[in-house]
Amino acid sequence: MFTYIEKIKNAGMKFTRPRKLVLDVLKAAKQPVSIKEIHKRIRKNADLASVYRTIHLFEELGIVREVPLGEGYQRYELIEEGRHHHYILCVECGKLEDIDVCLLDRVEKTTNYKILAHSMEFRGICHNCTG
Amino acid sequence: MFTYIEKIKNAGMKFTRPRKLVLDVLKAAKQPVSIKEIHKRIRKNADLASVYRTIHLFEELGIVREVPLGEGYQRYELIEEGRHHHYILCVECGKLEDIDVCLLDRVEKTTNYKILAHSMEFRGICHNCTG
DNA sequence: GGACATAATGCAAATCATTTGCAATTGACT
DNA sequence: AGTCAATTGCAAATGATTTGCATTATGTCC
Repeated sequence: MFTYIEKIKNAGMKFTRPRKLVLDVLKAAKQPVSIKEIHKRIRKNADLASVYRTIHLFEELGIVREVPLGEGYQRYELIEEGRHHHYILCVECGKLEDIDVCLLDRVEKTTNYKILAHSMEFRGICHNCTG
Repeated sequence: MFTYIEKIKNAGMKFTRPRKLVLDVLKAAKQPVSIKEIHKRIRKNADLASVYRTIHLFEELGIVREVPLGEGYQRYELIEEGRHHHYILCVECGKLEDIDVCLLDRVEKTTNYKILAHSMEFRGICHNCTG
């Protein structure tokens, strides 16, 4: 398999400073991050527009996936080899937990689609906040 | 159970012309519709801002749910008694199909969250468009 | 290592979805 | 029909995202 950098170069694109910075933030992030988050962490070293452009490129190259948590903006996470996440967000305290469920294979088989992306995210109130 | 109109009135809210129009569009829709779609269908009879306000009210009252299809805006559909949908969208031809899978119960049990909303939508390329 | 060609950047302005303030209107109730 | 608060329409504000374009920087070739 290819490294993230190889994916970029194989596509005939340059591995530029903003792209490296965004990739570093994504690698360091423990959770899906928003564009604003990413930009905040690299402040004056890359323009907001470049963060958007970079994330879109990364999506096309299969480096990153969208995580729609219904917050009014998107979050993104690196796609790891043979592994991906789904989340449950507590709307009270903002806690984000990983849940270990996925129906991707089943849906791909039954629908006969070539599936490019999927979302399976949950919003609710966690045990602490319900109490 | 309550009708949609009862839900509105029980909440102490008025069943106004714009609210009736939006409800009618949702009832007539065979698929989740965007705010823009809804507004287009009721043109001069209700303002765009009212459509937004109505949809938000309907969400709070449990009349409508968000369907995030990764199109850059939201779509909405009526919540039917004891039944809900998940979709797969073909990004080539725009076809939207209902898929019969859901993990809601399982996730609610294993996470111990009170789940308020969830998404489980797929994007891909359908058999026709794959060639 | 330097020069070249072109992809990519930064910046500012544009666009698109959504929200909000407020005066005018309209349902619900008597 | 009359009252009154809730709701609307309109226009302006906001926030996220995109775009045009002159400038800059990367990868390549020598």
